[in-house]
Amino acid sequence: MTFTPVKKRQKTAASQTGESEYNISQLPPEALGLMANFFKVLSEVSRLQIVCSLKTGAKNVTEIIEATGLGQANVSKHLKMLTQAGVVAREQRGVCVYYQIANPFLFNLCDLVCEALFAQVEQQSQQLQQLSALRQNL
Amino acid sequence: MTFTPVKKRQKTAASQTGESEYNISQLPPEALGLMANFFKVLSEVSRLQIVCSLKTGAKNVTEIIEATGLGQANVSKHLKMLTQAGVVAREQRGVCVYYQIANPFLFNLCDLVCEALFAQVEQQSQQLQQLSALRQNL
DNA sequence: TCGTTATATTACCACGCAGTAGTAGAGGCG
DNA sequence: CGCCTCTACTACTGCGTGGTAATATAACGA
Repeated sequence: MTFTPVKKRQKTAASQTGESEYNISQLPPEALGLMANFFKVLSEVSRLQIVCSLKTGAKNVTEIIEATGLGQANVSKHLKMLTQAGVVAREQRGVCVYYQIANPFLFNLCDLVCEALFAQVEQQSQQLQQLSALRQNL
Repeated sequence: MTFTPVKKRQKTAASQTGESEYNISQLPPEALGLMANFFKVLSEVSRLQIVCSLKTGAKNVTEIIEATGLGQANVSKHLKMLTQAGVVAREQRGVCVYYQIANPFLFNLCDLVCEALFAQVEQQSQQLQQLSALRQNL
């Protein structure tokens, strides 16, 4: 749930080799597997919907179902996956189970991706406009 | 194909203000689809291997095959997907086709995820240690 | 022109997984 | 105690896709 500060950079075997301790270009396959798994969890619209619905704070399953419009069994399955991946945290209160984003860093990450994708789409549409402009001049 | 700008909040420089112009919690489903697709592209170890092999600069397909140890058809398919997603850029030079990362921002993103995941794993292992310590005292 | 190398594409199988209906279990409440 | 709500789990189906062999295409050299 509570993540240790991101920068941390304490002495691990990796940091002794010098340079940035996470050099993607020479990362062991297991580490790539972890990364791939993390991205996979975020690679489904339904799960992103769930994550987004939790941006305003913790919600129980019923509230998530209402917010997303997904089926109950489906939400439960996705929540299990999100929990196992450490993306959301689970907390039982009486009959209800509340979920919340485990690490707010996730929202920064999504914002970053969003901006990059928006810039990309914008650039593509500009290129399309230029293309159609050229076509006009034929 | 042409996407009308999602929020069209004009100020592309809004990223400078720090507060993100894209509020994930109320993003249209199409935008979530774009995000999901972006993450999906990065959710396979093979594709991450390819991306990593390109960290040191552009490579042609043969070099990528050598660097990753993947099959030729497989690499070609993944490269097509990466290209369509705008993650890598394609450039033909004679017989060879060179690929490179389209947006270096990707590496920052991967580094961020890497550090977060590392912190998470570290914390989990600590909890495991505490747990086994408790068990000893039984 | 023929042959060779480099890349892309197709067809195919196998597996994972999203969605769903039905069921199970766990707490509250009367 | 029985009933109800909330959540999790279990098949099950269909679709998407990763890996691979075989084939196609393209560019260069002899």
